[in-house]
Amino acid sequence: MEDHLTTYSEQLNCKGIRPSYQRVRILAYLHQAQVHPTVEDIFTALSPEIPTLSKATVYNTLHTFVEAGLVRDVNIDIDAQHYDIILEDHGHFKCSSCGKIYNFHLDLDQLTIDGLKEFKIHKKDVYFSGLCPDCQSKTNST
Amino acid sequence: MEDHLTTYSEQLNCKGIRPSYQRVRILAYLHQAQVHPTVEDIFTALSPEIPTLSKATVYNTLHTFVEAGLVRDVNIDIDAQHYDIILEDHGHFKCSSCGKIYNFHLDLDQLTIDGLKEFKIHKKDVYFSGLCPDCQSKTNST
DNA sequence: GTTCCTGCAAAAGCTTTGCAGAAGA
DNA sequence: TCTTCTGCAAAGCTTTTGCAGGAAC
Repeated sequence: MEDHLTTYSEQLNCKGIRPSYQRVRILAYLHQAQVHPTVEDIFTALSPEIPTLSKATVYNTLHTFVEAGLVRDVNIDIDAQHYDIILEDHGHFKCSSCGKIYNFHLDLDQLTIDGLKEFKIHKKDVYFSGLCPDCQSKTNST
Repeated sequence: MEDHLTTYSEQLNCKGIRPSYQRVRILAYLHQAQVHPTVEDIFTALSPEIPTLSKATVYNTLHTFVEAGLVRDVNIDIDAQHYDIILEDHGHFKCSSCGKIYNFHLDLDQLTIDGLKEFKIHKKDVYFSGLCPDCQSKTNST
């Protein structure tokens, strides 16, 4: 565990980000959780172990990470911003029933749009929504 | 003009929505503007002509329209929800410099994802961002 | 006349900001 | 030591909610 934290610390150094305890722990959480946590999720998860942790710090840290390209922001949910540690090309599916966000494989390079030749594209987001398999079976059985 | 309003009124009736003056005017604005207005935009545009208009009514109306399938909500902007009267398949590009939102042609049916066979997909959103041609030339000339 | 809608104000929720104290280099 | 970060509280924004009066049918 401590080894991992050291690795995260180095990862932050490489990006020119001061590896404070809070930042290392937040980065570690993002890697472990492998979900798409919100600021609230991260705060709730780490708060018991880091009692002095402030929500403002979580906001600051995530902004820093996004700017450094360490994480990706996921705007699929209008209620709150989600964050994703997986940087490879993929799309996001949000179940409108349970709210869970799934990844799906998607080659974004295949998404070349003729009408955007004059545009400089920095970010491509593909968001689907509907019902996940779990929620479909729940609905059918009622 | 009055003719158009009558048409919008009928359009609302078809969907089982009571064609109140406010609703008709908001629907008319969405058709005319052909941009991707926010609640604020709509309120600011109509407020001078409808002095008693309330922002809550604009919110209510847009929710009703989205539910009825008359407009599409565009979540590309984290600051505020945008609304789109164009229902045909297309993607959205947001310029991170000027904030303008552009439509681009995109056949969403071509976006079939193997990994989502078990999922029931209701909505597909494709959001790109970067620099629009106008903002690129501004940046280059400096 | 009954139902549904509007408008106002207040409240709720996410996010940002300002500043003093603390931690990192 | 000097810079940068953290934590707290307050403020800012968008959006939602409750309720009385008004419009639509």
